[in-house]
Amino acid sequence: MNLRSSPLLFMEGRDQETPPLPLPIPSPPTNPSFLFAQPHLPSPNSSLIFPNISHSQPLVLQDNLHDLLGLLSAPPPTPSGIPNIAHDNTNDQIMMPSLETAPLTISDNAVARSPEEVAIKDKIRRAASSSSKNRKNTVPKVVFQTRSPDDILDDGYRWRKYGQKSVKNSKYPRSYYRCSHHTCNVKKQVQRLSKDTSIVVTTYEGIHNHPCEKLMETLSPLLEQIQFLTRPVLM
DNA sequence: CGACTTTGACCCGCGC
DNA sequence: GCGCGGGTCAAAGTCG
Repeated sequence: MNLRSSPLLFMEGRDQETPPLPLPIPSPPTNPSFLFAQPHLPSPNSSLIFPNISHSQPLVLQDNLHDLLGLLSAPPPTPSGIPNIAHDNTNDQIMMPSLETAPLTISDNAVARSPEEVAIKDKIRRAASSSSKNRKNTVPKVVFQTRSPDDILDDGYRWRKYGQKSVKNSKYPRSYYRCSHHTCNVKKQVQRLSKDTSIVVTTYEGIHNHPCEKLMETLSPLLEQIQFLTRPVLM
């Protein structure tokens, strides 16, 4: 397992007047279960993808994803439901917690590996271009890839699908989701790479303005138990 | 019955 | 101006 590689992550809409991504985390977590405890992470059979996919060993999530101790030792969930990502404003880089950083820089010189990646890079470029023209109308975006047999990754939030489109040069459609929470306007796009069908590209747009329901569901009984155990005992 | 998915239609920005 | 491609809408269908 190569924890020193950085996952393939892109960030859009940086340096805007919109709320920034939740950052930074105070100190690098040392507990290896941190990664597994993120409420957004997919099923135990999934893995994060590192930039050099062909050479890096994917980080396969393990059964301790749902390890309650890991959950409790993890930092609080991010408002966006996406990983706690440290963002280096000076170098336009984002970093994944728990991974020592060799952060991936968005570069025009980067060699795209597939039509989807070309499209993603193009999209980022256009978003960056338009955001410089109209800085108030952009929202933070994070694109990341996950190796998973499932298209729908359980990130702890509830999503409603509102569209699906076939994408040029891709045999897999792109699905569009909105957060089901009535006051929340976060969207995500999910698309499987045609070049490597085991990879799912997920794009989050916006920041959740409500807690992660699944995490709260998980924690509520525990908190009740803690309250019960710590109640004053009458002798 | 409410929440969600499916899917064709529509809208809009962009390149030519 | 036109066509293309991506994103969204909304009605109908499905599911628990």
